[in-house]
Amino acid sequence: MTDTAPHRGDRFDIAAPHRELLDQVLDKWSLAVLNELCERPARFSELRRAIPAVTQKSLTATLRRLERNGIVERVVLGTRPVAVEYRITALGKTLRPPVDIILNWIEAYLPSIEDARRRFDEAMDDEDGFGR
Amino acid sequence: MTDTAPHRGDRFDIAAPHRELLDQVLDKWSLAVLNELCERPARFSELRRAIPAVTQKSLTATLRRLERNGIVERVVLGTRPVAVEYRITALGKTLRPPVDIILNWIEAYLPSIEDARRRFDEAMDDEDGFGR
DNA sequence: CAGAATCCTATTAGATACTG
DNA sequence: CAGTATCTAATAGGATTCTG
Repeated sequence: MTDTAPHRGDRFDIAAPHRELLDQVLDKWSLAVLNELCERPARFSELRRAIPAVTQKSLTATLRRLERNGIVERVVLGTRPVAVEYRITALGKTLRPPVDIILNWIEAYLPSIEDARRRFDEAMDDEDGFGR
Repeated sequence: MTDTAPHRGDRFDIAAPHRELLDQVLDKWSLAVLNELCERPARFSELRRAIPAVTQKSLTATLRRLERNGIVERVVLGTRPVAVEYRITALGKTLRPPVDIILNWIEAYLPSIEDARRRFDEAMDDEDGFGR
């Protein structure tokens, strides 16, 4: 369902698999999870505590997706009170530098961008009601 | 609505503005638009032709968002049969290197990731029905 | 040409309850 | 503990129609 699933006009979009991967790896919760797992392996419940805003459902989905893409590894520890640990893989670690670079870009330019937003929003207010 | 809009459990998520910006700048169509505008300014209809899969509604929304964030600039050319040109801004250009770096990462590791997906999907087929 | 407005559907994601 | 299952609310996005 995920791969090779062009949903209509996509045959001209050569970058479609790239976009898809980008979405799967930089999606809403993946970065937070990656950030945790880059420091140390963590259990499911530890991740929930580390990322309070994520729901269990979304966390499960995020981990599955990352696991499927070979970015994280799911390790069943004991079978008694079932324990599962998530670890970043070697492949996952290669993701760190590029991600850090965008995060640094954001860090650097967020103020400029917030300025731009303010200017835009004020300009909208001025010619309010109609305009544009 | 966009900035400083914590939608419930987000008060602990210090990276929220970062995530939001990431979503606005690397979203589904933004990269395609950026890619076009980095080469040359383009008119609305040119962008539609260059990115056949985008609808007019989504393209409009994408351009507005990029404009609001100061990434692209909207220039009204003539007022007769109205002509509008979109250009990348200086701020927008700074986005190029980091984006290229992730795209290069994708280019480099997509095969490994597709392998991982295959392994994952096959493992799922094996313990089919139950398991996990 | 460059959109705005409207309608409508599909996918996402939250809340909630339950289980090996 | 580490999830699965279900239901529902919100949202994104496509198709279509209309306009300065």
